[in-house]
Amino acid sequence: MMEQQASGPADGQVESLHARLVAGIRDIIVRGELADGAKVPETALCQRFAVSRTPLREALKALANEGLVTLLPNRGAVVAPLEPPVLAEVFEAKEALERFIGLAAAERADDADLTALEAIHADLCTAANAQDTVAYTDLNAAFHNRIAAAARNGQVQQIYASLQSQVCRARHAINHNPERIAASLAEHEGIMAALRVRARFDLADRLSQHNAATARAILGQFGADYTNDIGQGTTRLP
Amino acid sequence: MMEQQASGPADGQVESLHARLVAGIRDIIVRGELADGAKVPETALCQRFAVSRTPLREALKALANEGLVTLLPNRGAVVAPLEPPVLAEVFEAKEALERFIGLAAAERADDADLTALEAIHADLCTAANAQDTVAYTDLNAAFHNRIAAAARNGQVQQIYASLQSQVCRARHAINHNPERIAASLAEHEGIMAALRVRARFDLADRLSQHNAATARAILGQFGADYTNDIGQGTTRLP
DNA sequence: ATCATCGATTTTGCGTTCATTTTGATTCGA
DNA sequence: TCGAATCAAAATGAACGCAAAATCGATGAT
Repeated sequence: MMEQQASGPADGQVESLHARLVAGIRDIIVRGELADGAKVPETALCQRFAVSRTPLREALKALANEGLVTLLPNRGAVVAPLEPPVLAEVFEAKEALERFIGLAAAERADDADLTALEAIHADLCTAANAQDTVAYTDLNAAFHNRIAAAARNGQVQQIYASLQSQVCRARHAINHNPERIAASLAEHEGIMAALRVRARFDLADRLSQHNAATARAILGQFGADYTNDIGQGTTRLP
Repeated sequence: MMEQQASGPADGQVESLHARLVAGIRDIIVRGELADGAKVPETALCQRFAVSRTPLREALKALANEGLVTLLPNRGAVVAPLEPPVLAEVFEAKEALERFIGLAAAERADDADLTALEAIHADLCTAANAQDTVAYTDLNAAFHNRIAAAARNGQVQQIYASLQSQVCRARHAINHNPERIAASLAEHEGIMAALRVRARFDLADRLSQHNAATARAILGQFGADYTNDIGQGTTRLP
């Protein structure tokens, strides 16, 4: 299992019950164990995590703020339905950030980032060859979250991870197209190449286009399409 | 008092206690009633809102996820310290979104958006002339949040509002420079002009530059500076 | 046969209580 | 006098319990 969000307490102290619950429930939802739109079963989760309803409900409020669950007054919490229009919004928002992340990461990434990314990228290829779609999805998220971390902006990193978890959720719910996976890996190669030589505009463009391609592939599986009429095109200094 | 965040339940139903608490406490923090870094007094807030600790604590967890408060294990919640480095990150993140918002709002804004914005802009000028800095700050947030809403992307709108509330918090804590206010109003004029004729690239650039200018002004008050070395420059289609 | 109505059961929201930890004052020793 | 140790008081985190609301099933009417 992997750390979906890198927003835990900075120090490596024992994570609080609250943090454990938030991470645990998030994982359940992102992995698709709780169906889209399903009611979140408080009692069952209480037993599963061996806690009372109070901390569990507190965790649900936090996840609601994160967009993973929706609170219905007097009707509890449901797994936020991930409808194509919303997913399209997620991709649009992510695209706006990808551009910044590319520009910033190219400038700010250090050797540790590069090394970690090379490792994740290698694992990603392995998972793709093994057709391990679950590992592929998680590693893919880790890859992009690591690039986001390299942009050295905690706000962006947190927002990006939150959006990424929605994409992750969609990925876990669809059938993966081998051709798209191959193309995606190729795009990752290009991203790594741009990052290695710190070509910031190139990296920004590649991340942005990769996001758009991913959006088209995933939304296509949902029978929708991603026509980003906002297309920011390429970015250059004047 | 104004609606800081437009994330409430879509229907105009009676807002739940939870929503009321989240909005109320957010307001208290944004307005600076609770000092930066101060411990959040649970008992006092319980009396103030006439609720028990359970729903209040749930609200605090949600606000923690929003970045307004920090949860210290076994030590309760404190108002998240708004240090210049973090504020700089907020402005950077906001700049990434401003660009998208400008491109999208120019395409998607409808007459209602335009009308509302003209009204807010007029009120803003009035507040500026009256040197009512509190109204000015709130109206300024409303102005930018409305533009964000015109981008027709709920995800972006919510994220933007969250970042904006941090800026709002900083604004309430500083002395306003009359010259900067005048310059800011002039920039707003330019933004409105670009929006009226739906000049998307122009609008994106103006919003981005306005954000940077605001960042410099506010961070300057904190004795820091905003050197956005990531500068995205102007954006054009290839 | 379908739909509305009523009542039992479940679920939700929130107040209350309890154990644990932290905080602050006080005492004791160097 | 200063600092460490000690203990009372407060606050935090989590469990529990209760009232209100919603859900589900059965019954009856059309």
